[in-house]
Amino acid sequence: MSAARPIQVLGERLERLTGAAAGGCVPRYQALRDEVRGSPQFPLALERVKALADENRLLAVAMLKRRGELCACEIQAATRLTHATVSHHMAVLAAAGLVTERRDGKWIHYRLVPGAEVGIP
Amino acid sequence: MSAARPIQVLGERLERLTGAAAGGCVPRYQALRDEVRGSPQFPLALERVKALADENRLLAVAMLKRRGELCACEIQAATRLTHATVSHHMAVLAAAGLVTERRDGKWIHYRLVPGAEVGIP
DNA sequence: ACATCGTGTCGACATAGGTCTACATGAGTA
DNA sequence: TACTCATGTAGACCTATGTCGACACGATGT
Repeated sequence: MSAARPIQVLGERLERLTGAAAGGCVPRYQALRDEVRGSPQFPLALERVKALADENRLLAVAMLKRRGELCACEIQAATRLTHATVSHHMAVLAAAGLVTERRDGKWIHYRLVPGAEVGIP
Repeated sequence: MSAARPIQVLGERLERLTGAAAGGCVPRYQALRDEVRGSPQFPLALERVKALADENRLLAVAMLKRRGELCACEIQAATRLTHATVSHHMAVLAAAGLVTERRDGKWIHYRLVPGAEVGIP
């Protein structure tokens, strides 16, 4: 949840603070930052942990890890949320590549993407 | 970030909705929920992913994974945040058991906890 | 002793996002 | 067709939290 970040004000402050004029560490660590953030895994990993960083979503994937497959109404029964909220949560998990949907008549069954179990309690 | 959840209203609605009177799935999936949430790993995993679910914190641990050890001012230079915000972020990571602190004179060096690299880009 | 530097803490603010209600949609059924 | 059920969508509300400025404190240096 990165809020307003007035970078323009911080530039010269950081240069003075960390001594860019004295051969400082600002360009060095900006390069390290760009190396990390420029890697293709970074935004994917960030979206993954953001998707998991909610109690009910982590609960859903943990239940999927145990049961293999659950429909939306079953997840709703377990989480005690409204169907609107469950639908929102599962869309977040699907967008992060953590779960897949399978339509079966009126029901939509969710399943953990293979390999997504790592770090799931 | 679980906001207000009026469980009291949801009880009878869910019973009607999922058919607890018809032998329904509510008690079944409440038991599954309690099995998951009752496990000691669940709150730990939740705190871990919550701690990682911020762009700047994930950036910090990803840099620690590459460099092994960084002081607070280096993380500040890389993230371009104020020292107050960096201090807050590192406290969150330390509370989640992801990093350790080591004081060296004026500097505080942070290091990834062994085994915490999994899932870090 | 005094100044400086790195860091932690506190209080305030703004925003992201979790949640709800209300309505819409699509699939099965009579 | 009409009705029911499971799910998606839109909009609004409220809380959690990321962020900053200001201040405090310990360590180092002059």
